Amino acid sequence: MEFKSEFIKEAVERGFINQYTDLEEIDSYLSTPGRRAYVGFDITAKSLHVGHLLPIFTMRLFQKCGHKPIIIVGGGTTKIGDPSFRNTTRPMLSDEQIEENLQGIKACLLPFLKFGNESTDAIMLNNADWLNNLNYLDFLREVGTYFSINRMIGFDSVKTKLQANNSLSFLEFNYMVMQGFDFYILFKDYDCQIQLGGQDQWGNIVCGVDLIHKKLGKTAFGFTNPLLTTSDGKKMGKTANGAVWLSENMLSSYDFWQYWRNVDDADVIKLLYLFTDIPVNEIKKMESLKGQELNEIKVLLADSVTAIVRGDDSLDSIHKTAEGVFGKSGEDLSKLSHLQQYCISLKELKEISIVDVLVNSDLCSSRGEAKRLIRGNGIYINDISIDENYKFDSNLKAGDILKLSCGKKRNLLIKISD
RNA sequence: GGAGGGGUGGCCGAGCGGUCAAUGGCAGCAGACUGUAAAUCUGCCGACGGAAGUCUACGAAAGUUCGAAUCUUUCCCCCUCCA
Repeated sequence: MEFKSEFIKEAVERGFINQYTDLEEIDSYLSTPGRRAYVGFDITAKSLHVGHLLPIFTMRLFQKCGHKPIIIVGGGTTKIGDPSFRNTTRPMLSDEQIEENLQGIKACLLPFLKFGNESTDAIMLNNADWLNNLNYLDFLREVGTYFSINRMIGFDSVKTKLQANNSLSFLEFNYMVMQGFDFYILFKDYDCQIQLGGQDQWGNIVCGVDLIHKKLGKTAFGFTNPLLTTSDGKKMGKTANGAVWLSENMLSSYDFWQYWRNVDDADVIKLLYLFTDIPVNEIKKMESLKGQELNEIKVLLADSVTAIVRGDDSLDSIHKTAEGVFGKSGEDLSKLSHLQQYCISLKELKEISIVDVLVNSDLCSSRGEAKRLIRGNGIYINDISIDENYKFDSNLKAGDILKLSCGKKRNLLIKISD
């Protein structure tokens, strides 16, 4: 299929689009520049994470193609909590927490979108501005009347929850009504005719499209991103240590880079399409790569994504650290600038055991864990596996640096002071 | 409002008076093999302790008992059905 709009053409090629209301109409609508689309983020944390990256990159492309992105932060809807496909109820957040999170999330979006007052500049709106002051009775009469319960309980997002015998509170059940109302406001007051969301948002998006149709007699559009899963079917962006955060305050750039360096072979090409600016035809050429060559491509992926999200200033030093950690031993430890550091005095070091150091530096969460790791040959000092009787070298002096590792990937520099 | 069924470690899920720090699965961690991947195999997987052992933990609290995740009572929460 030939597309008229630059945005839809590239979005389809790169795999940004999953479901849509009517792709041909969206395409022709977007063939005129200056159109608007919105995506909403609930603000349940101080930072967005890798799971949010797909809608963000979609909006980034949208802006590049001459359109105007609108970001809705869910100051209002977060008070309800989206129940879609979830089997646990979201925790309730206080107004203060929501405000704090809101600031963090704004900061996360700055690297991706240009905000401002020009025609294609992104704008950010908070749905609390229109949701907070709703009058219940008026709202029910003006909006509630257009929603059919019969239909709502038929949505997959709701059905899944009901079938799993999880309780769905009336509060949560209203979420899709609120989101539908958002779209209605955006359509009516901001000339925004398109809503984008994750795959799990389809039901909520459709609610808005329906509401606009019923209340205004006009057609709105919606489309979703695919659900981003790793090749083994898990949601992307979760690691043992929690989500992969976009904010540097929550996850260091080195760890962020490592996340991409370590993705599955099977995911590399897909991720290049989604999260880099590398042209489609160049990525196509890489599709046939295998083995070691594909492994090298992960560096390209990690570099590209990190440069966009975190800036490219630190890439050099990240590379040095990574080469130092994963290359041959005997490297200059001072080059490993991205490793976490643990300072300890010479005197103290001689008094305490390696187990204490492991626990005090947070490399291990308990003494038991530290001991088990040592027994299992999982602890190294300067790349040499140690045993239970390990004593720090008595020749150590102030200013020396030791590399302490749990396995190959968790590393720490011990800096010895006077 | 009534009747019934449940709440067990990050998740799922056994156990239904002592042998239970609690079978099993998933997830996780480490080792081997590799390519900082995957798959596979091995070990670990509440805290403290060198160990013996001690403490904390089966929704919450009280109780019965030499002894409770297991029995009793009250409370909280969830689910199903009926009105």
